[in-house]
Amino acid sequence: MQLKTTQQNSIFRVLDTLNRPVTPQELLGAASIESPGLGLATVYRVLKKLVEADRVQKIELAGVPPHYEVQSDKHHHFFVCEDCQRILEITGCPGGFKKFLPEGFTMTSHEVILYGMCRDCSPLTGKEN
Amino acid sequence: MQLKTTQQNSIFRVLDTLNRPVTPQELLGAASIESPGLGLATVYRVLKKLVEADRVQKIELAGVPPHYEVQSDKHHHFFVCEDCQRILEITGCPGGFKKFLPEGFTMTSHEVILYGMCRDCSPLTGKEN
DNA sequence: CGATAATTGAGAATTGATTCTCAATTTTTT
DNA sequence: AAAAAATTGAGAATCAATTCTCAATTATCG
Repeated sequence: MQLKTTQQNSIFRVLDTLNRPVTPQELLGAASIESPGLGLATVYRVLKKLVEADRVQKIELAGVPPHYEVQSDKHHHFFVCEDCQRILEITGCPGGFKKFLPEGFTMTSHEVILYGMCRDCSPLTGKEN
Repeated sequence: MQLKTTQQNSIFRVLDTLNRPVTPQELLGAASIESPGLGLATVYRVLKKLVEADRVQKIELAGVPPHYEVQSDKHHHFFVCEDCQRILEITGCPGGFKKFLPEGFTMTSHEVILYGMCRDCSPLTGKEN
């Protein structure tokens, strides 16, 4: 997929700049600065094509609405802040999950999600302290 | 929460007997055998109360609709069959996830989800072979 | 037993995420 | 520049999960 219009470019550029999983609404807000009047439908339209082209990944985790982020080539997992609901990509993985599979099962992939408080929301390290 | 009626008891008993995460629809089907005429609204009503009472856990995993299962006291994770979409509880966990947290972050819990094919759906071990 | 309260089933309504519709605008082609 | 094609924004529509409404049924209490 080639990005042609101003809107399409804004959407991808902002997503790439933010460099973290964001909701379509968040993306609309951020990209609207560059492209005033941008509509949510367009954000969804572009995201859909980017996901189909494997340039963007849709991330669905329990407890938070779907997020989207630019495809990352390295294996990674996620951290979800239970306070601000932000999602952060985590690098590093213990691996060795196959040994937990029952007999006869095959594994094609795995996901690890850490829940807690991010730096900004943690009481002792937050911006307010 | 105390289970009073026939319907409430059927719902909980069936959920307890199945002993795996099931969708409200699946549960309706299974509990309808014991309680003919059972309605989906009742299934949701009872599930909601059971979840509030911590006797049932709502399980939300990417790619599959929400499932419910009787609360298990031991730490566990899940396996999702990409073919039949069934969810299975997995015991065992590598642990040691805190070392992957960025500085200043705190972790309260974690989730591990394995994706693949269950025994029945794996080509070499399935029922059809 | 008769009144009141609780529960139920069916279908309508709601909710949040996403897609569709369509007229207006912009771009591309010629 | 004129015609055809593509894109856009706004709001309606859809979709799946869940909740609500309400009349009917069932249980509880004095």
